[in-house]
Amino acid sequence: MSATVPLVLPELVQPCDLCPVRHRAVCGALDEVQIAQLGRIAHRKQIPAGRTIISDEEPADFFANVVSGTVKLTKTLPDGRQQIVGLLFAPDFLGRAYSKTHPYSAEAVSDVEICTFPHATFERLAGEYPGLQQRLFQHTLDELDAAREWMLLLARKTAEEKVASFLLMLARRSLVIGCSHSKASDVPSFELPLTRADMADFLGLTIETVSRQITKLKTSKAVRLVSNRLIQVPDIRRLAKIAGQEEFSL
Amino acid sequence: MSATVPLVLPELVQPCDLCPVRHRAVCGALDEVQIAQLGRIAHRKQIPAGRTIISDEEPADFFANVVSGTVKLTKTLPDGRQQIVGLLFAPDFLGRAYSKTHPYSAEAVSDVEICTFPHATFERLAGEYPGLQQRLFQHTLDELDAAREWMLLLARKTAEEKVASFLLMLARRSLVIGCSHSKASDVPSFELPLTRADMADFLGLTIETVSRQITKLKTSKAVRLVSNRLIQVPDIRRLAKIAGQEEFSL
DNA sequence: GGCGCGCTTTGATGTCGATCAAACCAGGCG
DNA sequence: CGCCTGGTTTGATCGACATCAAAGCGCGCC
Repeated sequence: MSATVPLVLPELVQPCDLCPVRHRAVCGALDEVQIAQLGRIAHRKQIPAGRTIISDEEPADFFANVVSGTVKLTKTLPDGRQQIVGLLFAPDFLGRAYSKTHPYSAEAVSDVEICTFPHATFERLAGEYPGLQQRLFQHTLDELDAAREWMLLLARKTAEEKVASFLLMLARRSLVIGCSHSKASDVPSFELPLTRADMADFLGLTIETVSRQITKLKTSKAVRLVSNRLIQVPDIRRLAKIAGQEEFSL
Repeated sequence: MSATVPLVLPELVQPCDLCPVRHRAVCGALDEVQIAQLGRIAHRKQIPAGRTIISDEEPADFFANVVSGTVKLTKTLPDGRQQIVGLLFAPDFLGRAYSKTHPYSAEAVSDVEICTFPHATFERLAGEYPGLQQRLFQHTLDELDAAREWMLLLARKTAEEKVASFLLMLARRSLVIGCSHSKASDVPSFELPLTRADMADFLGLTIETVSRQITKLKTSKAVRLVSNRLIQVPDIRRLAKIAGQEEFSL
């Protein structure tokens, strides 16, 4: 990794120009001068899998962009029942504007790299550059749409439809961002970012049910399992149908 | 009502000064000059109960504030299974910024009064007055928090906890906004804004289960039913406990 | 008043997914 | 190599909620 870095002092390394999410993250709203300002207060961090990044109802003094890896947002009932209420991939934004406390906790699902900024400085920048705030706003609107889509899934879909919907979501993602499989003839395939336990937490099911539904999809040839974690989707339309959405687009 | 209105032409009646949600709605971010500008393009509408205000995946050319009544946001699967993904009361905001299409449909649950603005003009104003955009942003963040709270409910709570959570939400609302019952000694009471069918759609249950759980709460004295629609909550802490949230605050 | 319609309640039965339990499998390590 | 551990699969049973069915209730309207 560090082989690409020229001869500079280590602390000054990784200017935003080299950032893999420079233009896709909220930073995309900033020009060269502004990004330099932000870069001065930004701080890259490596988070090992399983580590809690922001804890429930506890003040978090920073915002962050996800640079690589997967983060889960979870809510937990007092008696321990848990639900994943959001998944963050690069270049998603992590943090809650206009509130010191976070209403849910964020945990690294895989090894994760994030780019953090102090809360106050970032909000000042957002105040000065409306484009930045607008970008954040749009990201929040997307999260809201996703959350409501998931409400429909959690409340009304069968276990099979839930699992199929989740795999479909990942297959779509891999088509949009995955360069390696973008050829039309290619079978979209992807790595599962979650364990069965996390999938269950996301879909409102148990581990056992998730496992059973995956084998069911496998035996019905709707998906192929190269390995436990590597999935191929030979016919994405069929998967979409099983997931409960008649029409398939992108 | 119209007795309070001075002698002016009917079309010019109801300037924002007289608006019951003038300061609580997103308009609260605007000063006298700005609100006058907005008032010139605003248009009050009466919507009868049951009418669809904005339809799924169909372009909506306006935003609106809910002035009175209740609006439900619903998502529907191709085969007709339905889920309410949000409830709007006065002074909530209706509409999707930065997108011509609405990802869900909005329907009047009761007779509703809304104050509409053309899409384009409102967005221009939001661009000029960052305060307005920020207010919208905060409203969206609140909706996101509510949606995620509801994801936890839909996925992990029992039928009894779901119904109790819904009644608790309304009881809280009545304490915060309801002037008539704000005395500490008073028993919080409120009118159910939804039919059993809508409650079922909101909680991810069936009508029958909602009904059964309400009678269960009634016989266990957690709530009292003055009528089918009028609810009293003698012990809000107990209701909170049944709803699955150990600690009760507010 | 009495009829009809929409909403709600109550009852009987069925089923999907949870729960309990145990075997399986892959990879890391002594 | 064999053991151990964490994740996964598979099987048997159970229970909460859905489904199907019918009765009850309130209210407007003739």
